[in-house]
Amino acid sequence: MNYASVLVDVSVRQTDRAFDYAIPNRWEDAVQPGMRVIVPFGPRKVQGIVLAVKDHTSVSKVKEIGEVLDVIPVLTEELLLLGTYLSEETLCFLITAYQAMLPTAIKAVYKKFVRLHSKESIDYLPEELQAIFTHLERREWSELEELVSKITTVQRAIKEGLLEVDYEVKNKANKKVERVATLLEVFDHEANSISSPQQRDIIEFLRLNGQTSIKELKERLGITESPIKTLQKNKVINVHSIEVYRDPYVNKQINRTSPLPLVDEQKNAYEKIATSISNNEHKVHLLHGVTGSGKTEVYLQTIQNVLNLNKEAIVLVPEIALTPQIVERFKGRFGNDVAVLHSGLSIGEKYDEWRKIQRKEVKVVVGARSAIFAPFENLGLIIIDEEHETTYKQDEHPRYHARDVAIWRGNYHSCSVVLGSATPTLESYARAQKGVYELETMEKRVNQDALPTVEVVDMREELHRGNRSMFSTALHEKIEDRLQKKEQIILFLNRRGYSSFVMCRDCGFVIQCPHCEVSLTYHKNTHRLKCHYCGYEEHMPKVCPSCQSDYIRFFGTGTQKVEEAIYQQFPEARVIRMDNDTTSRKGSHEKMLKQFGNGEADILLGTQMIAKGLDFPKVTLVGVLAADSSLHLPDFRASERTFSLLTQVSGRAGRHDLPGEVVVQTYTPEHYSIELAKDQNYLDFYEQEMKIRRNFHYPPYYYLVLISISHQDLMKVVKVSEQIAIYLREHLSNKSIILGPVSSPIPKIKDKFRYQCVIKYKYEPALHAVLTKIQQFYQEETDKGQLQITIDFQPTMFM
DNA sequence: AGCACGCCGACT
DNA sequence: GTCGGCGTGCTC
Repeated sequence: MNYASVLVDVSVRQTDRAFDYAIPNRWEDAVQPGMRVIVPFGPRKVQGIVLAVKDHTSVSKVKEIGEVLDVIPVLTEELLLLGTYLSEETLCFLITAYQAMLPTAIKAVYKKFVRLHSKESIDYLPEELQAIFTHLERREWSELEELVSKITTVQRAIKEGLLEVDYEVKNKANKKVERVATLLEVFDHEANSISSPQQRDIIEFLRLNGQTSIKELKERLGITESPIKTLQKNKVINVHSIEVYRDPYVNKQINRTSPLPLVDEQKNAYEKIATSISNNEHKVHLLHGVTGSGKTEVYLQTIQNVLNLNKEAIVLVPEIALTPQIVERFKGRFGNDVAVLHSGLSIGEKYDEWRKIQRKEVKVVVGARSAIFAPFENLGLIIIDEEHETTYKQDEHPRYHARDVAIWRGNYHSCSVVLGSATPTLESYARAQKGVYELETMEKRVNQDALPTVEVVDMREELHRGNRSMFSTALHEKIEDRLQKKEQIILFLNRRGYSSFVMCRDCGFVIQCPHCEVSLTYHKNTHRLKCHYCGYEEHMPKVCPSCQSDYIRFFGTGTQKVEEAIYQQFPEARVIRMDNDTTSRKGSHEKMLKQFGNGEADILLGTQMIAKGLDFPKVTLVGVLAADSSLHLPDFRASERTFSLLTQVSGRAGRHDLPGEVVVQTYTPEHYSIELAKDQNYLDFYEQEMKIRRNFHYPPYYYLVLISISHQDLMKVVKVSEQIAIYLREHLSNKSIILGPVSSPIPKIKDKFRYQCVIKYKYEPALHAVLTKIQQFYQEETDKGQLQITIDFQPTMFM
């Protein structure tokens, strides 16, 4: 095995294939598929992944591998295979698929350096460069670009051989190391022969506690590094570096829990899954359980079952639901067998959690979408909680859905996949009804709690009665009641499409982003207008830019505005507001929830992020301020989202001994997704929505592909979009439906016009080939960066 | 993606 | 005659 096929870390079509390299003798047996290597690639060095090793090559001029970065492959055989599946299914480059599986920490960072060829060459350099290279013989390229008036002088010096270029490939983050001291055995009993009291303390401490970090020694004994150095010099102790994990949960006391008794429905579901597990079957179980039906306990016991068989489990939880509460439930049951992966961790912390998985030090992973790639090799179970959540679909390349990956891996390992939700996607429920998935239903709440009563308030009537505030009379009264009883309240504002835009009351002019054609959002604290798509900002104008009227005001409701209204109408209430503004700092999310849980506030006000997984015993009232704000999005899933959101939010109330109440404010109370969410009537909603989906040829009756085309020139976009639509109509079967081209719901982002085509199909074997053709046809133009064509299979967003 | 090579117009 | 602009094509 003298050669390796290497996939280089350059994500463009032309390098989307393996390149052969010779393996130097010293690494002949060390290089294995799935390892990272550094290879010379053209004039530079790049990171690559070994796809295969072989004893021959058809390439005549092979170069040698420069460096082997791993001892254990970072990608298992399974993940290497999964990558090819992903790249074929989502039409992405193979390297992009692999990158999605690896922690950011081991992503390569490239640096280019210029250094003096030899000491003498400095005399021949132009004066400007002499000054630069006198003090430092090696400079980073980017640094030089700023120091030098013209970069060509550097390039010339390189050509003349006075300067040389070299490249560095590094990781984004490294293993964290710590220096530790150990007592050398010979001196274990000779402590008395040492006169220095500090040194004797150190020896005594090490004898009692064994290997200790230098940092801890200094803290505990109140000493400096000097006596440690002396002991080291005298060969009494040994100091060396060991790898340590950055453990974000290290200082947290988590109490261990034991399995809770299961009620009938839970037991039923548990046993059905257990049967699949003991039979080593690859089955997909759809666990349809109302909020509060105890799905998590079923997960926990099922995982225990899998651990008893010495296998591993992956649990996916949506990012916003990955709260400390949830993490603690898993850590409480499985202790140090759990690794947690979510976006709140630093790059280094994520890497450490990932290493625990790779080194088989944990058996359970709880994490967001990308945790589906956890490098377990003996998988026994994959759970996807809140299966309906759209965050499981990645909205950049590779555009995969974690559910599809889960099913692929489940099939590979011949293990079960559990999809859990109170409001499953229609796709999943339809599959369960067809018998493709196994359906387990849990209709009752665990502790026999009734579902909260839901009152739907018609805001149009409120307006007719002269109530112009954002709280209906009913909600206002109930808030006062809870405040008085010292019970807690959650107010939920579905913010998207409901942000505060600025409009002129005289002429109706709405201020929009000059680059994106969306309304700008007013931010009160900075008194500025901001675009939520590209970040463009401007000052709030004093007069209308269109008619110069000074009756220009902001409209709509943001959480800030609601907060103010609360302070006005309920001055005594203590409010915690959670939205992107207040939770952007690391750990603040957690802190706020903790405060609320401790009863330090009466009202928790927030956006989507408070809808999930939270469980506060003292919350007895949940208010949904504008239920229909998500109903009018240009998206065929708007009803499903609204139903699901309302159901989730309602589930937050009265999960314990106090009865819960929900008030839903809406301008369209007659809409079926609001009416049916009131009774948490999923089945009727499913039937009703399925009819619509069938009539309009939407999923689950049809599959979808969204093709988005964007370019700065409107004419170009229109022309390309039309060409694509024509090509599709010519080359796909006439049973498929091609929509468009039409302008996207957001017609312009960052000065680029956006058009889209949608393909609806049931069976289209040539689809991937046809789409690849389209990609290749426009490749030249897309490579140059002006034209952009993205292809999204089973899209979740139509923006 | 980077980088070299190469072919044209604009200057010393 | 050379410098430097960018289009073209390759990287084991």
